[in-house]
Amino acid sequence: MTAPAEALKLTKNQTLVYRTLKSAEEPLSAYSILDQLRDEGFRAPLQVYRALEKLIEFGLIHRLESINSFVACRHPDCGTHEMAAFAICESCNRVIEINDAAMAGHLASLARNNGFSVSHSTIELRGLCDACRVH
Amino acid sequence: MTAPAEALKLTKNQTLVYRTLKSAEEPLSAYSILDQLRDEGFRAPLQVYRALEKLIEFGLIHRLESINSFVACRHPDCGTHEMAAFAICESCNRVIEINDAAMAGHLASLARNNGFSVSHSTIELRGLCDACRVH
DNA sequence: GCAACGGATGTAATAACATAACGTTTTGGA
DNA sequence: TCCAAAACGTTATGTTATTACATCCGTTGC
Repeated sequence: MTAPAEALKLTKNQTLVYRTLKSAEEPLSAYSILDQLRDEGFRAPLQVYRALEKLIEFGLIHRLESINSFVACRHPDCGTHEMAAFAICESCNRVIEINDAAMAGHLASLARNNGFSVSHSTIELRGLCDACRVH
Repeated sequence: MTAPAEALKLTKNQTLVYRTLKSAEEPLSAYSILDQLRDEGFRAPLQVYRALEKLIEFGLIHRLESINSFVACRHPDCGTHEMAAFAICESCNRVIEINDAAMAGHLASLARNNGFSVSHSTIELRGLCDACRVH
């Protein structure tokens, strides 16, 4: 499921969507990806959503639930995507991806203590990055 | 902003929406709240969304971003809503609200170390509660 | 080669979630 | 009482996501 991007054979649509996300400065919504890919022949949301679904499955991108958008993973081959945290700057919209094993462990055991077994986590922080806080 | 429910004077619409959420077993979407309140005179989504917005502001309810739904807060007067975590059972849809200061601190300092100042966090775990895992 | 199958695709329609814009009513001080 | 702020009602619209159905295309087994 998780693998280096080069090792996977992506389809045409998957490649186009992935490339779009990788070259973006900020997270993109499905519809803004669609708009960017009109010239490549995309006509319908489903073309985007289907590609997004696969890319998430491959561990190449993440969905940011709190802003209904998607970003390329910064460490697509690191394997530990299940508890990644994302800091989303409300000023510049850029995202910092944080992978911290200690936090993941803490959160997982917290869940366990509450009688819960986690299969997937959403950790998203909203606020300001340093660059934007200064200005 | 955060206060015991009784200390706040909620408007009619806010009261109706809050009561609906408090008596629900699981998180509700805005539109399902709307449906439940048709008999009370609700006609439009905005009536619900406006009430929800205020109730969140008052710290009486939480929004669950990963499922576009809302739940009544289990500890409305505890004050520390900014870093609550939610475990959402994918089988029974029930939610466990977890308020853990250590985790909040850990996550906040993690963000700080990454040059980020957090104003609001979304922490949502998907998986199975004990009751559902057994069956 | 070619039938059969599964995965990927194309397209249209629609469902689900959320807000803009406008005017009116209510409420709570000065 | 008067004013301003907040809440409300209504319509329309914007945004995000999925259902349903037909087609295409590469792989596998014969």
